[in-house]
Amino acid sequence: MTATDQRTDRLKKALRDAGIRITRQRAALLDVLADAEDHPDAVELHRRAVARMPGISLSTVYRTLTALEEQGVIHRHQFEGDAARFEHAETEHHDHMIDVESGEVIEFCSDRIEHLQKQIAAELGYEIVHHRMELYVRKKAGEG
Amino acid sequence: MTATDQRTDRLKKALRDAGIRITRQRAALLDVLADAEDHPDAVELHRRAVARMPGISLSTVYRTLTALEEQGVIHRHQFEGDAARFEHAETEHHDHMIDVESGEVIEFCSDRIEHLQKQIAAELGYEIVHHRMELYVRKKAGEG
DNA sequence: AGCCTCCTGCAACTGACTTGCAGGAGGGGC
DNA sequence: GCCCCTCCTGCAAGTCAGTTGCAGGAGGCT
Repeated sequence: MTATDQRTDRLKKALRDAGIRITRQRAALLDVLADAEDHPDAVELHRRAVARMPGISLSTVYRTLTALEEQGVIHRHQFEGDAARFEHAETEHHDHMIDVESGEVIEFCSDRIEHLQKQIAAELGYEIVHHRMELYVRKKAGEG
Repeated sequence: MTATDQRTDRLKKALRDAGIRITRQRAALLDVLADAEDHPDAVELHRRAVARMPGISLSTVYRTLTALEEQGVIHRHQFEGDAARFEHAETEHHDHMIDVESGEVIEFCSDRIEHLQKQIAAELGYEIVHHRMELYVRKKAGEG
C-alpha cells in the first residue's frame, strides 16, 4: 500500500466518521486529491476524476469539494484572478508564493511571520481566526 | 478647499495625464472614492455615485474602476467570499484585518513582516511583485 | 461651433459556481 | 443477501459579480 493509498483511507475514514457516505464518485475524487502534488482547480480535479470514474459530473465535484472543505480534510485557496484551487489538508500549515510568470505555486512557512501576525492582532485586542498570505513573485534576473 | 477636494483634484490630474477623459460620471466616482473612509464594493460605490450624478450606470462604475486600477490611483481588494472592495491609493502601504463577526476592516502595517517576506522570497531566488496578507480575526473575550 | 473620438447606458453575455428535481445507489437492519 | 430509507447523483436551469457589443451621447482640441 502506497503513501497516497494510506492517505486516501484516512480521508475516507474522516468522512465516514462524519456520517458522509463514500460513493464511487467521492472515492474517485478522494483518490485524485490524495495523489495531487500540485494545487488543481475544480475543472482539473474533474478531468482527473473522470479517468477513475467515467461519468462523474462537475456539479458532484463542486458539491463534494464543499463537503470535504467543511470536514476540514481539504483546503481551498482563492489566488488572484483564478478559480479556487484545492489541496488535501494532510500537510503542515503553510502559505503560498505564486510565480506570476509561470503560475507555479511554491509553499513556504515562517514561524516568525506567524508570531508577528499574532502579536499585531493581540495589540489591537483581536485573536486570529485564520489568515491568508500570498506572495506574487518573479524569478530574479540571473536565476532560474 | 477640503482635503478630499484636493485628493479628487490629484486623482483627476493623474487621469488627464494618462489621456483619460474626465466625464461627469468619472468625476462623480472620483469624488466618492476620495471621500470614502471605508472599503466599499462596486455596488456601494454606485449607490453613492448616483447621489452625485443620477443615472450613472453600474457598468460605467465597473469600467471606470478597472481603468482607475490600471492607472494605479485605486487599489482593489478581494476578501474572502466578498465582492471586490476598493480604496484610493493615496494611503501608505498597508495590509488588512477583517473582523469575521462585524465585517469591519482594520488597516495595519508591519515593516518587520514585509522584510521577512522579501527575505524568504530572495532565499528561493524570487523577488516580490506584490503581496496580499489578510488576517481574519475576532475580538478577544473581555474586550471590544 | 464643429468634429473626431472616446465614453455611456442598456441589454445580453460570461465564468465559476450553486441548486431544484427526479431517478439512483450506499449501507444499516433484517 | 436483500430491503428500504435516505442521501447522493446527473442534468439543466439559476445565481452572482463582473464584462462586453452596440448605437447614441458628450468631452475637449481646434
